[in-house]
Amino acid sequence: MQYRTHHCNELRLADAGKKVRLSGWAENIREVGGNLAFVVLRDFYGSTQLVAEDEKILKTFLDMNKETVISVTGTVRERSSKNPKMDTGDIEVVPDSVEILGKCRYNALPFQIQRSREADESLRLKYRYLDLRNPAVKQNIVLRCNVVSALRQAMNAHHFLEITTPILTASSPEGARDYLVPARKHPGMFYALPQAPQQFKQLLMTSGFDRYFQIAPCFRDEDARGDRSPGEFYQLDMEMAFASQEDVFAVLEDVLPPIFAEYGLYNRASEAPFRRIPYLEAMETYGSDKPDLRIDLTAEDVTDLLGDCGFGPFLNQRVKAVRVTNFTATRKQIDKLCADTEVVSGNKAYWFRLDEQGELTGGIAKFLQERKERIAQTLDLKPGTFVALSCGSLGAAQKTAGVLIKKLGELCPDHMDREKYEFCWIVDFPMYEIGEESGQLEFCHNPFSMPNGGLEILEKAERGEVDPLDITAFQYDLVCNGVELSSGAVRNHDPEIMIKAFEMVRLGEEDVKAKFPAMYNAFCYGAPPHAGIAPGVDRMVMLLAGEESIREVIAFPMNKNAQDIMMGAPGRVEDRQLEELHIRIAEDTESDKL
RNA sequence: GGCCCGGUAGCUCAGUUGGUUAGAGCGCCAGCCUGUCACGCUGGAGGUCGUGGGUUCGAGCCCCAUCCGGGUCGCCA
Repeated sequence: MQYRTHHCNELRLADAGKKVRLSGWAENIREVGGNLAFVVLRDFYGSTQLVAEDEKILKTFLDMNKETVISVTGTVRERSSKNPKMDTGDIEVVPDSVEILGKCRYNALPFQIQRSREADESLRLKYRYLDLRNPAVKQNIVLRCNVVSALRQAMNAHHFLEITTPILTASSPEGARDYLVPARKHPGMFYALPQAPQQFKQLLMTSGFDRYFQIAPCFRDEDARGDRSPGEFYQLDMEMAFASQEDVFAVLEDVLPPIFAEYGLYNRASEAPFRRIPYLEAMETYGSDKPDLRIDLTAEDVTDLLGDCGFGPFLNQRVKAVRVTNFTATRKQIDKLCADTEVVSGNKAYWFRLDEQGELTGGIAKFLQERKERIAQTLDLKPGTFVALSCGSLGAAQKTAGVLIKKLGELCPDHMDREKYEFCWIVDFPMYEIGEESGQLEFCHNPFSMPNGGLEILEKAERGEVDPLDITAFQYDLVCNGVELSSGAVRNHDPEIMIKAFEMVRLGEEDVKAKFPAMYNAFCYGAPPHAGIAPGVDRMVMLLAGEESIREVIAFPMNKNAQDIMMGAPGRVEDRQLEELHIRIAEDTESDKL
């Protein structure tokens, strides 16, 4: 049997008179009196109106609940009152038979399908299969498919091979918390789900593959955020042999902008080359290592100008200022700006402004009157300019200024050209830092990035000719509209340099071997220089869809606590399963109380 | 783990200084309605105000504890 001759977004005026069969969900049932009722039939593609005039058909329609799946055969007819809002609004189908294919047994749904986005998120996730019936929700998943498909095509066009890597692999001591999987055949031992295919892709380079990519699932047992799903996420993982930082940049600068412009909310995207901003400059100028370059505001250091002005919090602190010309926000909005900034950054924000009469007013203005001329001149203040201020240690003052810039961008349309995708590369990350807890030199980020200067710079640092804190790595982030899309690096493929890099942080060859045996051994057999990156697929789709929450672009997301309420994961398992895995649950385990 | 916000009808929310019987919109049910399309009109059902304790003559509202959800910091090489 054929369930349908057309889908629900197919019939047009030209089809009038045709005998058709349609199948779908009864989205709405409207009885308008007499022997007349309308049903909106919805499927994946759209919706079509059915009209019941016949008493038997009418009764079938009125007896069924909304969201029941039906199939109708009938005749296409031009509507006497057309609906320009519907693609199929010129026609309707007059059924001569109705078959119920999947009854909806409940007359009251947990939420109304068309308005599911307004419902509480836990409820939406519990009934995600209903939530996804909402075209507005489904649309993001379709977008995701299109974007992934476009990424694949572009990568293939650049001669990258898609190679899948293991999901059950070895635990990695570095980085995030691992998800562990007990090994039945090896009591007491565990697999780990990969945090990223990092080592495998580097091994592929060592194997002689030239260009690799993969839409790779990654697993990290870390807490969620609005833009970070708990547990699992996908990356466009890629790696290139005989490649420099610029080679990697060139690929993504070619691949991403057309896809962003085509599938995004906005049709403008940065052209190659993207701006490159050294990490330290980004922190100093934008107060962030993921600046939103759509905002034309920057932070400047005003410690010399304001540090000793008599305002208590500034004393002996770094002070940063963000100037906003043509500022028109209300006092209430300013208070909210400062309050929001404090919530996000953990530090207070201050302000003053030069009003239209040329007076310093508001906020901390009374501490500044004595040096008014100097301030106005140094900051080149014009009437109507607002100055937001942050203070604290260098890092705190920068970070708070960064939050102010982003909030001020949202507040002042004059200073933010919102409708475009503005990419930049953050480059020259420090290789080492002084650890907050240890007080000693530690890797800042990825221990496998190539230091800028190679073996030579490390040896100089060893001899005390260079401050290790001044060594940068060939490590880079891709940032778009204030969202960190990706980290990547030129890898350290030389065992000698690798050992030297580890020795800087009081580790040695044995530690490298112990932690990353396969990669270290492989590199000892001749490895090509290689570099790569891995943009987050979920985050890209989120940007393209204009969504604030990453859960809106994932078909079946978990909640903030890494639970799938719909499936009941994580859940208990049978004792027999635990026995097979040689696992015993400690008696005082919290979940035992449930 | 810290901090912030929230939890009131199936859903989204309002609920004033602590004061009579806790409201609205949507949804649901019944009746009416011959061109609706977020159909309309009339009526109705529906509540452990997250949970436990306390203050009070009296608690949705105040206090303490606790659970749950979201955001954020930590964390995420």
